[in-house]
Amino acid sequence: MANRAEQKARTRNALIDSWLGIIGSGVNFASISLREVAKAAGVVPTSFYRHFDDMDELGLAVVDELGLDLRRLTRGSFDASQSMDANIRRGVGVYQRYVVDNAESVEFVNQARTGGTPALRGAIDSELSYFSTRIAGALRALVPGLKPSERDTVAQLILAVLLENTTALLAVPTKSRALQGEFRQELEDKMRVIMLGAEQLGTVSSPTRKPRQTPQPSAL
Amino acid sequence: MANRAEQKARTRNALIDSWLGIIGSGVNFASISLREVAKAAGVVPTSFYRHFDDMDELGLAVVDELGLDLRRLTRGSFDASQSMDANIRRGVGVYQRYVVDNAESVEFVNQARTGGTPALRGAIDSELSYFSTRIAGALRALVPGLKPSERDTVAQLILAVLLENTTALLAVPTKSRALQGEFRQELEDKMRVIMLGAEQLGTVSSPTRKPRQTPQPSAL
DNA sequence: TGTACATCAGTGAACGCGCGTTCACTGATGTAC
DNA sequence: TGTACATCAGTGAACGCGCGTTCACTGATGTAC
Repeated sequence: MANRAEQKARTRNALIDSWLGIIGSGVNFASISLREVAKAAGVVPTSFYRHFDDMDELGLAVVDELGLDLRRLTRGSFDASQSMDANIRRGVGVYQRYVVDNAESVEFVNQARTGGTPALRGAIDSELSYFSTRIAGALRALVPGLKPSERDTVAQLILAVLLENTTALLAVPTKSRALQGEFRQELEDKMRVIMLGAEQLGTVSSPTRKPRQTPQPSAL
Repeated sequence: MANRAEQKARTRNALIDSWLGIIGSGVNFASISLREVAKAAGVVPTSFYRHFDDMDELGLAVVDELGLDLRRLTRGSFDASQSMDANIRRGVGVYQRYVVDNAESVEFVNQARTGGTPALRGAIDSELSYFSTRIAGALRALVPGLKPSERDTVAQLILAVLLENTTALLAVPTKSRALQGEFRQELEDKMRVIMLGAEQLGTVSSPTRKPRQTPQPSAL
């Protein structure tokens, strides 16, 4: 009945899901043991090796999955024909929904970004670089005045704020519409400050240079 | 000769330093064992308990030390009589020097912020809240037009960008003036975007409301 | 369709190891008189 | 200053435990003919 490859894939998923479940219960991903994961997956410890060389490989598999999601999500999350504010709301909404719906995987990546092995951190960095590039691409249409290097700066800034707020978001009760809404509001406000700065920067450095008319004696 | 309290403090410091040394060698703080730390400190495992109940308490001690540094550093890191750009350069400089000079402690806090026990994360959050409040306070003089809630938003934004760039800074070779300079430049640029946004926001929401004269059809 | 053989996901016993924690101890430092 | 006692930082043996990894195995699934 059960196709061999299918059964193998099922066990593999059980290992990954068990691992994520333990992470979701509040344990640091680095202190979870292979035996613990195997046991939770209803499989003997030795079986683990039929699927992964070690725990690091399991982590890398999860990063790969998230990478695929990222590519899917960034397609069509920006729309230059709409207002900046609409784009901010849309982007923040997509991000927030994804984090809430994939809390365990995101929790893992959030930990591994600072505490993972070099291989893990490298894999995560590479996905995030891709993401940053996508944001910079969206900025070309959204804030036409920006130079390429400025787009990179702003893209990294946006990414930094998203990532930095992930820990806080993971702590917001999923069920509380009020608290989730409050988080969303605050994050949108932060993005608005950044985009105000980006637009200002774009106006200043644009080829069709317009004088800044609001009194700002300082930056740049 | 050796005063008993002094000797005890010396051992305590040896434990902390050994622990930080292991962290500095690239090991995740959560996977370092009590026995490992005791051994590196040249002391028997049982001795550890004369100083800390468990490893978590050791971590909390380090957080406390960093908290003191933070209070010292934030005194006089802003100067409303100077230009915004001067303040940015000063703030980024202080931050960068501190991270480079205290790489091991900062590495720990950077990991513990996402991967620590609830007690550890709580202690760190509390220090960072203090820091955020200090930044918001500095903004009162620096960008007078901002409403209190806007100052909070901008302060959190600044803090997020500092924290988010810490992992990257920890990976920049300490010795390379060129790479350190490049990092500083990029971080300053990010801060400038935020402050441009903040000043713009302050202009818009100020009681002496001036019309925005640069064409920005969107945000807020 | 039936048979004989190959594959390989999962098993279960066994290993040596480092772990956190307990306990009663030692002996130098500190204190009271 | 000298003596007798208290304190307590550090010791060393011992414990039971869960760890990652090895190995030869089993038996269901897959394949060749």
